[in-house]
Amino acid sequence: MDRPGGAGTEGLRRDNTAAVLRSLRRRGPSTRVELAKDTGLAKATVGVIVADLQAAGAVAEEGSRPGVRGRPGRPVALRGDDVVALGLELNVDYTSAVVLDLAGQVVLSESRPGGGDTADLLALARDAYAVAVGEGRRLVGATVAVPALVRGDNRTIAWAPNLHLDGAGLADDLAATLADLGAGPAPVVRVSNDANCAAYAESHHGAARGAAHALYLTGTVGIGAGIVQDGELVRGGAGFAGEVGHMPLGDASAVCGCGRHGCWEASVGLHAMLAEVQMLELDTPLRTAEAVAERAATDPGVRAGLERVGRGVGLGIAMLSSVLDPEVVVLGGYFAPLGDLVLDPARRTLDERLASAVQVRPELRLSTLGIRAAALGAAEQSLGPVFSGGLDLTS
Amino acid sequence: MDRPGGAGTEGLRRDNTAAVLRSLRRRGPSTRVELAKDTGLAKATVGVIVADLQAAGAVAEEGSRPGVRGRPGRPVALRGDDVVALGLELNVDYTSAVVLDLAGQVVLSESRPGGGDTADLLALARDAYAVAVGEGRRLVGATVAVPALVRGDNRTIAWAPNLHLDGAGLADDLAATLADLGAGPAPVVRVSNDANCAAYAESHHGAARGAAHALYLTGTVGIGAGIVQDGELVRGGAGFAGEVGHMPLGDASAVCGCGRHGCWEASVGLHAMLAEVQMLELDTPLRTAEAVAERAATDPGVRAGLERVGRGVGLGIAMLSSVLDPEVVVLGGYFAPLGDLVLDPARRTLDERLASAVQVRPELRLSTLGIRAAALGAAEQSLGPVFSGGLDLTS
DNA sequence: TGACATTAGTTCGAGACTCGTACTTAATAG
DNA sequence: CTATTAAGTACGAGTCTCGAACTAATGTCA
Repeated sequence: MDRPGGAGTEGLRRDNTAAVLRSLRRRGPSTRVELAKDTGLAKATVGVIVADLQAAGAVAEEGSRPGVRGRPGRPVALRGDDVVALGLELNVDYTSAVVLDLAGQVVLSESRPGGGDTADLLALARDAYAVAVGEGRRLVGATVAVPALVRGDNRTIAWAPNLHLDGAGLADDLAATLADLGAGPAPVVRVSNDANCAAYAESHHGAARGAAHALYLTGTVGIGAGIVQDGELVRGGAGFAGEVGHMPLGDASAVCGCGRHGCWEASVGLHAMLAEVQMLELDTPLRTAEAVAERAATDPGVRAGLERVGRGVGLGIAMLSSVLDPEVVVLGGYFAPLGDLVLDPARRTLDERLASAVQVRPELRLSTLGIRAAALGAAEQSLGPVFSGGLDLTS
Repeated sequence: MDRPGGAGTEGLRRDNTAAVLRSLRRRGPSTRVELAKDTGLAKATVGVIVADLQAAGAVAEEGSRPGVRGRPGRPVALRGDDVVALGLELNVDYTSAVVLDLAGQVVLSESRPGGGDTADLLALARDAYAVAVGEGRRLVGATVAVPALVRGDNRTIAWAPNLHLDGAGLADDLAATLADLGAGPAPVVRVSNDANCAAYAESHHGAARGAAHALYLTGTVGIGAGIVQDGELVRGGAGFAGEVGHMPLGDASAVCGCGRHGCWEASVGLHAMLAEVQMLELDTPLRTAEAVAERAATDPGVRAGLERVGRGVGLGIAMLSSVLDPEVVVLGGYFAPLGDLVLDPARRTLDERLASAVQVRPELRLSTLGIRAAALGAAEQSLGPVFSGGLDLTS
């Protein structure tokens, strides 16, 4: 029980097939010779693997690219028509679904207000399946992003402070729902932390694309982080990694909802921000932040308040950078609508607080995926095994 | 250039051989059937692999264990007589060498005072080679631990604030020295950060053995951390992960050597600790801490000072735990001689500051490896490829 | 004491895979 | 129209894993 790849020669084939798929995802359409060079496999081997993938509907040939001497190569590309993955998000005030195909295209993206209910989530899953999976396609996996602490089994929930959830049943319920719908092989169902999912999405599709070491921060009432190191999520011993909202960091006078003093989110969480700008909360964090941004255009007092919040954000990022040294930090949640109003002071504080003159400041960017980040990352996670050799499309 | 294992069937054999070696390391002497069960390979395959390893001198049969029905199994064990790795540490005030054999035994461990000089290090390497490697043995790799920022190539140094080093040459010089000595295949030479090496050692041999998620803290004049997640070191985008000394955390009045205020090491570094207990620095941090510990037995003022330092330590660990969620935190450097004088207040502070009621406090332990931790971890890192399939002993 | 049950390890042939070489195919250059 | 160049395929050799059958070594029980 040691090697994930599988021991025998067919395990070897799975790994090599996955390598070809990864190469196609990273470099786009490629000829067999290009694939052979990129993967290190022999031309002949790539030929066989591509033929298998073609038969499975995972790749297709494109029109050839002429113009050079010699026989023109026939590029092969990932094909999204047959294989998809489903990502869901169950949050406090909304529910989302994203269907992602093998080629990385978003086939469906839907959010519904009023969340927190498992039945709503399953209904959304059924609808998404009907629209975007249906007959011809194969659903390889589904992942539910939840604002909760998920155990190492990737199925059960250890702690969900804001959600009333029967921690054990969610994955099983979804698996049963999907099994009713589909005829083919049962998809792999998993549960995952929402900040981790969003971080994964940003590092694959969004603002941190291409960065192997990224940090995602989401700001709502609380502050959460998702950590990507070497392309993989850092989860910690019990899944608590990234619970940065209660870092003892802010000024000691600020009282946090947890009862302690000086927590980071007591200085930069949504409520602290609203107190700084002396405005009231609207129905969702995003809409609230949009209203604040609008007011900031005319009100210098609001801008000054956001400046103070931004400095607090920068201080926390300095802290996290000292520990993790990310290349990119992506800010999501309520930070996104505020943009440079918060980012600029954060950058300045960060520059003052870098660990050394040699360390480069991580790039601070705004989330580009918005509310569907978590669901998208969940779908991407479900697609993961296809590219890592955990799932064989050709069998 | 994608799959590290190697593509062909001999790469598969390398992976399976490594799996057998890992199983032997983890579970100790095992019969072929036990190995087959543990690795998932077929009995026949394990038989072939063990025969190859035996021929290479990597494993040997032990006396059989009778007493049960049926033919008694013949346990096979890792054999240290033929394969060793060298770990070196080049520090400011000392130089160390450790030779570790394949069975995990320390064959040689030596420290010499007065460090910082490359020539001294090479001389120590030569001596260690002569004593512990010599004729019959094969040196598979050597790693130098340095208090410096090491680039992603694992050979060159990007920044060494306390050391005068020609950053590029160290690895090459050592490789040349070893090539002169040995006849066999040239060992792989690498350079690595000292805190990372120590963390690796503690998680394999020391106080954090068995923990997949561990954090190592070393306290001297500065504070450094080594982070182990899922058994692997976290290095960050540019190798700066774990540079926690300048986390903006302490009270803002404390001025740090870096010129800023509020750095963690300005509150809990060696000099801050000495100021708290009103004592003077001796020749090395360890000896200084021993003197302080001795004085604490009789002087309540010293105990009170250490109490304050311990609270600062606990606060920083609370911070790091929020981000990384380690199972075990190991304290090394000057903290080790002080023991519970620092650990007890740190534990109390940590209990007060945990992110939630659900999160379990990471275990705080003292380093058991002392000054040779870094060199030992360096040796262990050099042995790594043997167990990960990166190096084939049988060819 | 000796046949039997039980477990460990080996032998052997089948099947799967990768690889290098030689060959075929399809385009451009002159 | 021919030479050249490069992509893709066919094929045989080599390596590997696997399951089944077989041999080996020990305890059990009559």
